[in-house]
Amino acid sequence: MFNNVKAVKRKVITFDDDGEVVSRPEVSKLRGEKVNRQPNGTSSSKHVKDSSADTKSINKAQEPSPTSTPASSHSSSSASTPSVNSSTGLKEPGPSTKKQKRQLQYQNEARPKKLAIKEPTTEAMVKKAKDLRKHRQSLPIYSARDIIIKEVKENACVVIVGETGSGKTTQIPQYLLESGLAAHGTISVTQPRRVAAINLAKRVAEEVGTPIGQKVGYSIRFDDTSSKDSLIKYMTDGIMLRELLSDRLLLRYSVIILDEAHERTLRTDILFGMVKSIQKQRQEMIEKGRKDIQPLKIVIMSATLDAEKFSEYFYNAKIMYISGRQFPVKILNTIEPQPDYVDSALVTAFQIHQEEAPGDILIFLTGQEEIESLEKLIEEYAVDLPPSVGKLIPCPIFAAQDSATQQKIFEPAPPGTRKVILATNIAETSITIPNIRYVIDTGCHKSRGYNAKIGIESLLVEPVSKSSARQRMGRAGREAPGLCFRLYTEDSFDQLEEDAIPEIKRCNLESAILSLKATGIDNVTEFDFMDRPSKSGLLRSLEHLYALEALNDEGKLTEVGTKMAAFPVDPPYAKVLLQSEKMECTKEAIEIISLLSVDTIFSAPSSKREEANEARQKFTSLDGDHLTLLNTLRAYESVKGDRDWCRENFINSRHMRHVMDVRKQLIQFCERAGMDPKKSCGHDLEIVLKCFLAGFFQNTALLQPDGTYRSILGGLTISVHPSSSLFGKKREAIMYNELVFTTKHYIRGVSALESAWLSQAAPKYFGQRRA
DNA sequence: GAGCACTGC
Repeated sequence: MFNNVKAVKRKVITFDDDGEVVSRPEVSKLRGEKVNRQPNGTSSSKHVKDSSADTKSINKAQEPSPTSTPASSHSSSSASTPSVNSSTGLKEPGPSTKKQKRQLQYQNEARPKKLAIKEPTTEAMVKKAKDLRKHRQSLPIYSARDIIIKEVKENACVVIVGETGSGKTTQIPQYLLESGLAAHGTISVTQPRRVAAINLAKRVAEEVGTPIGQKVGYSIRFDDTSSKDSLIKYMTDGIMLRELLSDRLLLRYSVIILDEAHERTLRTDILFGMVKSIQKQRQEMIEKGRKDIQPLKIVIMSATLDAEKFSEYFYNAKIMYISGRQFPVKILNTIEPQPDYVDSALVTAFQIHQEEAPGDILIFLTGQEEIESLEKLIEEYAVDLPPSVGKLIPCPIFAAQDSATQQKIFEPAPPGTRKVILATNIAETSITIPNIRYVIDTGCHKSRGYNAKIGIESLLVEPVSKSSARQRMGRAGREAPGLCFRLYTEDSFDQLEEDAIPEIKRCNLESAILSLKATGIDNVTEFDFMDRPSKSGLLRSLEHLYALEALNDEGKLTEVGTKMAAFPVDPPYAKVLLQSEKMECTKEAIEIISLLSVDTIFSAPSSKREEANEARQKFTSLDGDHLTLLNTLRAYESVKGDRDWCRENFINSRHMRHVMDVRKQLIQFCERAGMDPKKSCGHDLEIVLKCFLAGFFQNTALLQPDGTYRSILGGLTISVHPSSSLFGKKREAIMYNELVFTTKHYIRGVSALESAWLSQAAPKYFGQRRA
């Protein structure tokens, strides 16, 4: 069915419900067809320009979906206009200086003004809460209030499905509070993301009418506003897992609400099993006559309709459906598959810009590279829009940006212009951008994978799931009716998986297993997983934990393992911390681990890559990334974290502040473990690298005669990532923190070592092999 | 020889 793909010279982008069938693997095959997109976008621009003599038509057909309304205001403006390109006036880009100036102008025009925040008085808060009561009563969920309370009171577990905008996450905890369910313990609401926990708590505190941290609080890493008096507590799932280590029956809670259950993150999946077992244990204790124990209520909240699985897992719990408040979004699929979806997104964005009513455009892409290349293309073409048509302003957003750049997407477009947001998955759940009326969905994302058999992580472009595609579509209908342009056929949509594979089935499980063991669950293979991870994945993780001496021959947690589980870092790093006490370099170990806890402290906008690389030279250590990071931290401290210094040196100050938070926390944890966090090795930094080998001796490679590196255990040919300070350098032996397959097996966090160190670090593995 | 989506303690 793909034979004709190459023949599809996409001169016209036609949206309809009639198209080629694209099955899952073939989407990536299609995608894999290399389109040589040069940095300045010339190859693609030419392509579009060439096509400008043809007709492009948007043939708007409606997907028979519950979200689309026949009477949508868009239907009239639709099928008739087959005329985009001639009016687009697409031309070859002008001189780049001109364009930079224009771009700069925009940046200067719209700087956000900081609002002065006044601390409200309690009186004012009570009044605000009264005003909010009306709003609360107007929410769709309000009519279900009494039945929700009744069900939760009568049942141990309840599953609630609520569409976006139903208000379930803010209202249900309050209903349960008002009904007296917090009398014997706090109502906890877990979230997969920190910002959500904060914002929800703030909102609900306002509605309840008390300052944050009193009746309503939140608890996330580095920031706990909850108090003993908190009746409702929003928290990240990671915090809940931490609390389990010290309170195995979660006795301070009367109700646990697991929100966003459909996302199936590793941590919520672990929590499912944990709370289910805790509920049972508490019930058994009550039945044995323990008067001091209260029963635990479990509420699962999900946004996807398919909640049967949750219900089955929680003893066939009743499912309640709450409708949401979303505007209709009309879906338009392409008739033909789009081999180069970046180019198709470009054309579609201009079609929308010239034909459709005001409202911003959101384009979902897979990564920084795609985003930046499309940004350039849009800038080039937008220059040549006829004066009658307003400007089209590209706004990139992805996780690796510094926060000042990220904030820019929230600035409203100047009058008469239209923003086009170029986003990764970050805009699917993590960030809600206002004023979006149009979504362009490429149908792809980058997805972390894990091959348990060989223990290698990957990061590859894959088709999204149906629920992901629906989630993306929904982003167009938050404030008004919208349009969603899918750059794939309706048939290919039909062939997408219903839901993404739960994270627990495609990730490294070491950390999760160590947590389970530390909370007293010894037999992890028998743990009540909602979705069972593969046997080989479990075995591999158990083996690695054994190699790190966290488990003994019987698979039981050792003393070392118990200590490791206490640290809020992945097991190999925890091992490094423990080792650092013996090697007297705890200060340096804490610092380097903190630095490695963010993606990267170096910011590298592709436009200024050369400058950024040059700035980095100042900190570069010949021994590799670990000591380079340490040098950078020293320099950062010597200027007291000055923001301007960060900018000049291409250091991401947001990430750097996070590093400082982690360091502070690790210092506390080390003190708690009876270690001296100030113990330093001074200038003898070689010892730090040896210390890291205690956790990463399995991640080592030797230089081959042909100049490549080969991993010592596994014999894999691996490449040093270009962001590493050892990129292009040839050293006898190296150690790395991370290996991810993308286009190659790339390693990151790389340092040089002497092969003689290996037998000292792990005699069991290297003792005989090389002396 | 050239590049990492997202989230959490």
